[in-house]
Order: sequence, then structure tokens, then C-alpha cells
Amino acid sequence: MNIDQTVRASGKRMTVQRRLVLEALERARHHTTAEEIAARIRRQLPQIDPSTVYRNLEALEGLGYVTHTHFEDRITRWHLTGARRHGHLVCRQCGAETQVPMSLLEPLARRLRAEHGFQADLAHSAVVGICRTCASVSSA
Amino acid sequence: MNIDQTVRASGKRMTVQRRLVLEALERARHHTTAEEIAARIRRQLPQIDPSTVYRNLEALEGLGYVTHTHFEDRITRWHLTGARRHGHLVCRQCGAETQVPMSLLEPLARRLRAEHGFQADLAHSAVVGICRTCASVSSA
DNA sequence: ACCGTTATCGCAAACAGCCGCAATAGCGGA
DNA sequence: TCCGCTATTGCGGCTGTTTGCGATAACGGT
Repeated sequence: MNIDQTVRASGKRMTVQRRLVLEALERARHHTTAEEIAARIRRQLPQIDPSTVYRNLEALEGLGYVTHTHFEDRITRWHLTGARRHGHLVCRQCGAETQVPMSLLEPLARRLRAEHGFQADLAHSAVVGICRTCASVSSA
Repeated sequence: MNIDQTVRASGKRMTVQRRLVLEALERARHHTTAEEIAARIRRQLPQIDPSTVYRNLEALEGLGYVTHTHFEDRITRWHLTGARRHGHLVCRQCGAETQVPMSLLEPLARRLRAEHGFQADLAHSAVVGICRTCASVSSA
């Protein structure tokens, strides 16, 4: 079942705007912001409204096609679910961003589940801290 | 060295507003929002501006007196550094909030440090997921 | 106690993101 | 193919937070 069909099967509709959001996400590949997506779409459909972009990202997230992650800068980043899941380390000093395999975060997720019955989504929020480079600079 | 002295030693000034922000944090004890702090201060100093509250929270955070934690998506919570550190689990469905001891998060912090040289601050962002109650309801 | 420097203030405007509304346009069925 | 239902749109406005500004007031020095 392709996206068009899935969207309709869920009682939703495949609009031009929705398709453009999807295309923008595909082209941007990595994590991107709502504003970047809006900007790209605006080239083809100038009257696109930011709220439309947000609502479509939410809708596509509900269908499992899209995910968002909170970084440190108050801006939400979106990406297609296709890419393999991973965690994020963000340096609060220099802003550098590192991806880490989910396997690293798994043990914590398992413990939270076992001890608290909590199904953690550890890819949802970036882990904030100080990266290796900044740590060595400040201690030097 | 008390707060007043520390503030001045760092080239900053101890204003009425700053002192009121500190008092509001002390009275609220637990995690509180910028708006709650502003509301409390407004009783004594009606013309206090939200931006003043934010800037003071930042300044006090820079001096190590205050910390903030990002909860589910939009709202930031502030608290005095004094309280013992702990992690947060937030249910994305019902919003329920659970505190967990840092010891639970320590193993991950250690691994991130050992394998990536990354000094994680795992108390800074709440862990988002589905709580026990919501999980059992939706699976029922 | 008085000055001069400048951190901090209150204000207004911008910011990302969200929501309710009336108008529009997908979609399934006849 | 046309029709009706209703999901979705663009708009205006709101929340929570940040920023630039000119005016004010802390504080160290005299």
C-alpha cells in the first residue's frame, strides 16, 4: 500500500499541499524545520500557510510516515520515518549534533519499561550535554 | 559567598526583580513555569515584564543557581539547583509526569561519556513516551 | 554622599507553533 | 460524470519565548 492509499484508507485525503510537504521532506533528506519545508513549497505554491505545513506534518506523523525530534534550540526538526531510527546528542555549547544508534539507548528504554511500565521514545528528544571537543577546550 | 555577592562578583547586579525571581523559585519549590513566576511577582511588582523574568532565569542559570528542564513539547520548567537531581518521564498521551532517580539514567550517561566523550545532562530533557496506565488502556 | 559606567529594565515587535473559523476541494457513491 | 459529505485550507489571532531599543538604576570608585 503506497502513501496515497494509506492516507485515504485512514479517512484522510491526499491534497496538493500534503504531497508537497512529503516531497519537501524527501528532498531535504535529513532533519529539517517546518519553515524550511514551507519555504521550499512556497516556490511552487506561494499561498501555502505555515499552519498547513504544521497540520500536514502532524497528520503524516499520525500515519507513521514522519517523526519529529526536539533539539536544544526551541525549533522542532522533522524527518521521514524511513531512515533508521537513531538518537541525537546535542552540545549545548557549540550546537554540534551527533547521531547514535538506538542500540545504545535501548538498555535504558528496557529498564524504564521493566521498572516503570513506561514505553520511552528516546529518539524524540535530543540528549543535551557537552561534546568531546568543547569539554577538552574548556578544561585546557 | 551568598547569592548577592556571587552575582556582583560576576559583574552582574542584584536588582529587585532578580531577587523576586529567586524568591518566587524558592516558594514554588518544585518545577515551575516562567508565567507562574511572573504571576507571583506581579502581586508585588505589577509592572514586571515577562522578558525580565526570562532574562533573570537565564542569568541565574548561568551562575548555577537555577536549572531548566524541557517537558513535553512546548513548556519549559525552572527550579533551583538545590533540589536533588532527577529525571522525568512524561506521557505524551495523558501528560502524566513521573520522577525517576538519576541512578537509573547513570548507566547511559556513563556509556555516552565512555564511547562518545559526551557529558550528557539527562535531567535536562524529559523522556517522552507512553505511561503504564495509557498503555494498558489502549491495549485493552 | 555623589558620579559615571553599564547591566538591567519595560516596552514593543518578532518568533515558532497552534487553534477556531468559514470557504474550498478531495473523495466515494450513484 | 456529477453530487454531497466532510477533511483540509488560508486566515486571523493567541501563547510562550526571544530580541532590539531607549530609559533607568546598581554598583565601584572618589
